[in-house]
Amino acid sequence: MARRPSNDTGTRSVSMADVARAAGVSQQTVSRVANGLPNVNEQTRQRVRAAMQELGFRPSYAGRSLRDGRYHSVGLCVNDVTKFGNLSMIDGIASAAREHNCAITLVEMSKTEEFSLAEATRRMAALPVDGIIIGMSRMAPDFETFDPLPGIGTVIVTMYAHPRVTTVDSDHYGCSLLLMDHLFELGHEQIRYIGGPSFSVDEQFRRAGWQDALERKHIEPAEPLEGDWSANSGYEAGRHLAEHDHTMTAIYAANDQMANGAIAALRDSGLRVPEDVSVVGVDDSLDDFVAHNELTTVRFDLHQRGREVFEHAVPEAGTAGKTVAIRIPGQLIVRHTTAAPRA
Amino acid sequence: MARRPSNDTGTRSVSMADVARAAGVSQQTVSRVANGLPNVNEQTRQRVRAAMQELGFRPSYAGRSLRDGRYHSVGLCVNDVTKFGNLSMIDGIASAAREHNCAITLVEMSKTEEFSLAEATRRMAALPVDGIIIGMSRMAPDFETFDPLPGIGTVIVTMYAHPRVTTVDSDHYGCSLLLMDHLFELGHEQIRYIGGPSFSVDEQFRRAGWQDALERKHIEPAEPLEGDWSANSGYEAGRHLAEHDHTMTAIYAANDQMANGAIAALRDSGLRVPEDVSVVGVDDSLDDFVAHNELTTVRFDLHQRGREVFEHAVPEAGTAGKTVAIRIPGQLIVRHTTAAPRA
DNA sequence: AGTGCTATGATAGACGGGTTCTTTTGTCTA
DNA sequence: TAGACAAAAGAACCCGTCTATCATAGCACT
Repeated sequence: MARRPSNDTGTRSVSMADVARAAGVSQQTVSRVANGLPNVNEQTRQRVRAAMQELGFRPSYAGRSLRDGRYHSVGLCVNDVTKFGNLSMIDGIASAAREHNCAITLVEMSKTEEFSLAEATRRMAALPVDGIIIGMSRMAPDFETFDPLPGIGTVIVTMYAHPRVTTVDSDHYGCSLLLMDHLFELGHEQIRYIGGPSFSVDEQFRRAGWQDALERKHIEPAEPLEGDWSANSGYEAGRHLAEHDHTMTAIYAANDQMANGAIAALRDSGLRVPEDVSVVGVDDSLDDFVAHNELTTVRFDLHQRGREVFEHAVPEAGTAGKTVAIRIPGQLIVRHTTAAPRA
Repeated sequence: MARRPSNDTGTRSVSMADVARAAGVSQQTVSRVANGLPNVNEQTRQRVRAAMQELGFRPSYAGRSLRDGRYHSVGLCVNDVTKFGNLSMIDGIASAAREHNCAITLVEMSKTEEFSLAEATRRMAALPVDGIIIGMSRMAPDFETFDPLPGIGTVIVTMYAHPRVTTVDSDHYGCSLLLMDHLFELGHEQIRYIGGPSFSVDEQFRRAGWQDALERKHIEPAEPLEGDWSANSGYEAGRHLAEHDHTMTAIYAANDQMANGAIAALRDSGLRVPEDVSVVGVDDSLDDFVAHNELTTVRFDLHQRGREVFEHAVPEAGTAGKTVAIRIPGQLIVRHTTAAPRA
């Protein structure tokens, strides 16, 4: 079989040599025109351009990458695109990437199966990427033992620090302290916690922050409740608390959706927010979905996180890769679901 | 300056030749081992594998792509990752891509600036993609005149049909008919419309569906209201309608967020939903954010759309690219915000 | 005529993986 | 011991872009 240049569609992409032949010039000259180099006669330039147009020439990404060893794309591996945390990660990184004239190569791992860093890295490394970013929203089984591939920048988005890999995340521990301090200042002490699923890394840190804040004030934390981030799960938890805990004065829900559900549950139980119970959430994610959003919450600067992630995954020459752990603080947004407790 | 093999970090990736040298064999033998081909002595195989391990060999994406003319990635261009429509598009396509063992190369265009198909195509074509997908959430100025690049599959995600490009979308016109029929069957005739921003393609079709449905029944459509997809804008519109229109019996909001806002506004105005006014939305997007979501709406099968988009952008051999326009119907979800109007 | 400049061509090589063709090595048999 | 045959390994080359030489032709200005 004749060597039909590889591409199994049968159509081969137009190369510089093709253009050169069509324009009756050397490949060298085509290169000069393509790259806007000087020393080309205006007439010749026109002729070459016309040939390019005619044939639909576009430089081969593979050839160029092979040549200069860069892909101008950064790999991003997440388990589920639609989760708020992942989405906001993609958004932040996309905008940082755009600033660097870079694309994102997105790989979605199975939404359900377990997820090893080695596996994720292996898949990403087979793609055209100048750096690897892995969103670790749940603890990977091989986190401790994981070694990044040599020769390619790797960043894990997670709160856990790693001795050999740079990790970046919003400060999911600190946000709890911000909220708890706010509640303490108002005079609250009996602060219940509605968390996300316990396998979630974000959950683990938000919860730890809540617990530590209480213990630092020598308050015994009451049993935390576990939701699944959804408003309905927040509702269930809120309902349960309204019925069984008559000493609580505040609820800290680990995200805004659950907080929103909890508020609905409290009101359905005849409790007023914030007069009877204060409620806080995290993420500042309700605005599009809820009219007159009044929830006190913490907002993260997701674009800053995106930039940090990107720039550590694809370091500029000089920013040689020292392993660091970056935690980007959130900002307390006080609205109207928090007030001083009943006297 | 010595030609430090291009990669300006100074580290060059490990090639087959490096492995071959280390293992004391030829590069071809390394290739044979790498690709699991026969005719390699077991001992040699071991030795080569050891060398690969040692040096951290991974095959070069560029080299391989150059050779076989495929990238195993599909390009996706959107203007704003976070918008519900785009997000659900990414999600659907990501899962289709995964089934084909393919990655997504994501490019985010400016969120604000105008957006031409030619420009989007030009940028995507410079990337490692086997197909190009462009999300056109607002009409591109060059839609009519646009010619797809020859030699690469191109799909535009939009409701508009195009003579030379395959377009795929959820049926944003048909969803209106579903909802209107539902309302008609309940006995509604005075159905107000709260739309998204008028530049949005989805908005244009959802609104056209509303209008056509009314006109088909010889009902004069009352002035549509324009929101910005957010719950707050739905609230404003709902407030306005509650105060100024005492004949309406139903509101069709062009997405769930605005519907949710409108419901809040109606209730704040002393109207009951659905007893006094029925409300419907589109997207079925509230579940995570609102407890006990009761909104009657239309749900789209976004994964099916993703599959269609993907498979037309990267056609299997044989599915040669005939230009088609695919509209995927939504499904009516009747919950509890719709009822027969007051007698 | 000589100098210096611009425009272009011819040729080659680097980048890394993979295929094809050829050669070497080793084993078994007549 | 020679011949047959298969396994193992090597040599060469292609994919497309870009750069680096070097050569050559043409033109202008002294």
